[in-house]
Amino acid sequence: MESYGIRVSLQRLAVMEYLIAHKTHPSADEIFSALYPSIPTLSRTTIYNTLNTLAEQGAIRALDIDPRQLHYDGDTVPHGHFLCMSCGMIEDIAFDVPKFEELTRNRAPKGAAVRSVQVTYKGICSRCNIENNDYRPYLTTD
Amino acid sequence: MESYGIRVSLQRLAVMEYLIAHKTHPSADEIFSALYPSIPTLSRTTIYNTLNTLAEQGAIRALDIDPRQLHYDGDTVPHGHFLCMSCGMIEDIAFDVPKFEELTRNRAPKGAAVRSVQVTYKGICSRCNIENNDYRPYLTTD
DNA sequence: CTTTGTGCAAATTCTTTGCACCAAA
DNA sequence: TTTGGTGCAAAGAATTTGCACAAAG
Repeated sequence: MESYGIRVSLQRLAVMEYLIAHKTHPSADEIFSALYPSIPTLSRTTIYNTLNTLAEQGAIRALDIDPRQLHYDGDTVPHGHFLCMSCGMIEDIAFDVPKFEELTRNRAPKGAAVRSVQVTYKGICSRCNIENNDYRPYLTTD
Repeated sequence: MESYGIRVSLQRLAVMEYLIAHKTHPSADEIFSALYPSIPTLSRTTIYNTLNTLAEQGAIRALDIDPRQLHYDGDTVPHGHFLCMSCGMIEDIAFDVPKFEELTRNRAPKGAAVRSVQVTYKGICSRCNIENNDYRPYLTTD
């Protein structure tokens, strides 16, 4: 983590490790709730600080996929995401990276410096499709 | 608008027309501020209600591109968006739709019903790149 | 008259800020 | 001994909810 020019701390390590170990694209609050039992002095502010710092340094990615809250991804290799509008689950989508680069290259406005590209699918996952004929949706809008 | 199974009202028409006339991908508040002078009884609640209703019916698109607030797009033809992290401007990105469809087809998790795909670029637009060597960023995280 | 839309006020929720205290370099 | 991290309490901002009234079918 020093390689990103920021100090290592117990809290930052825990957040980073959590994101690497859990491929669930958690929100700040989910990370807080998961870590709090083992770090009882932990505060939500530190989780927000840490996630912002790590994302600014490019160590993790912040996902704008859910209008309710940000989700975070410890995997910085380019890939897309699927959000289930019924249960809120987020799943990775693998891309053919060269094809994707070809599609996206030179697409940004002239002269713009692109820092990131996100590809987001929304819909109903197979589990919700089958089980939940009458669900209260996590999101009503796509 | 009746074709979407919802009633037409002065307020809904005004929102719909505003989104068709302005390709700036405004937020709820920007729409409210723009319409309020000509509809002095207008409330923000109605703007939110209307945007949610129109988006649920598929008449407009809600864009998850900005973690600070939702933006709305009256253009429902598939295309991507670029957000400038310095000034917050959102611009359309045209795609080669067949290529895009080929890239995205069958990419969602097995059995999932996809309702929408969003492609989002973030970076610094040409204007900010030149003018603002020392800006206070609209977003710090991509 | 029954269903649906509007708009006020209040509530909710996610996230940031100000600040004091601590810890590492 | 200065720079940077943590965490509490409070603030801020976007959006939703409860409810009463109005309007359309």
